[in-house]
Amino acid sequence: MTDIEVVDLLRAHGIRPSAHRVAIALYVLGNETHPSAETVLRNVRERLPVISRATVYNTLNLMNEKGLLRQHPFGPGTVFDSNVSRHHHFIDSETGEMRDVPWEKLSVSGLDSIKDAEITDYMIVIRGRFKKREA
Amino acid sequence: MTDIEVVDLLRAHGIRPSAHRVAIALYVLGNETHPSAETVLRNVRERLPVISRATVYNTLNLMNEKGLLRQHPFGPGTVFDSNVSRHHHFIDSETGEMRDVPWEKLSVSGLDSIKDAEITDYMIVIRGRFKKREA
DNA sequence: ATGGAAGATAGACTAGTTCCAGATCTTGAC
DNA sequence: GTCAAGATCTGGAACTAGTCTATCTTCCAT
Repeated sequence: MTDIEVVDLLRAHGIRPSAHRVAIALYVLGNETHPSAETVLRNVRERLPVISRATVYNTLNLMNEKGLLRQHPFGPGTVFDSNVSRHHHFIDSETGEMRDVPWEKLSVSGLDSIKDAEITDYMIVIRGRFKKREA
Repeated sequence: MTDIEVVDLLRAHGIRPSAHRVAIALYVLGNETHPSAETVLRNVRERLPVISRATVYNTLNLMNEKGLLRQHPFGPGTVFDSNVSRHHHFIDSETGEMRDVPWEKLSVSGLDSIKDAEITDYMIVIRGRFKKREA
């Protein structure tokens, strides 16, 4: 993802694209992993040494509000997910590593039997071990 | 649940049943809610005024390790669940309140399509609002 | 250029959790 | 019962995640 694309994306979501915000968005959106705020801070600082923790939190929360990313309270601490379309999650129980599972791959039945609550969203959280692929 | 039952349960899970541990287990296991460590501490202190935060954390972690309860990193902070049988979760998005959803009520299909990982456990996490019941 | 709004900053602050070193309690062998 | 060894508990320090605040800067319309 280029700087220009990120700037447009931020604007399209009503976020003024300051240099800091662009740097943060570049890192988070161009990233398939599920970084924590701390990880974002560390990585953004490599490009932009002067940026405070508060700015990172502010920006991530803002992007979350505006629908540019999702926040998940898995593992210890919150983690951010640049994939805002619906999907499920697989969490490696040893390493804590998270991977997305495509929405279509799994399906849930019985949700209509829940009568005493209004459902706005749901996801399947799977725990287990990734099979090693490295030779 | 009686003291005796708790003592036996702890022993059955390889946990030496000290007075403090019994008090904590009595509270957590006889409780359908999903208390935080702080809530546990507060409540146990009513019966056992001298107990340190560290002991509560140690004991809860120990019980978690030994399979007497589960730890969920939902919402802000960790929450403990005395229901160790399989079940799903509904989280009220306003209040953060968590309720268990019986395992049989929902079902997931497609799990066998996951080839690159070994599944040890899974659950459905639903977010939404409880409908008010109070008049 | 000027003034106001939005943005960014550092650092203080809070909450949650773990770590640690010493004090205390249990247990089993005698 | 007594004692040593080991398990447990304690308070507080330390660490981590996240929020808040006061201040300074930038941007933009006028």
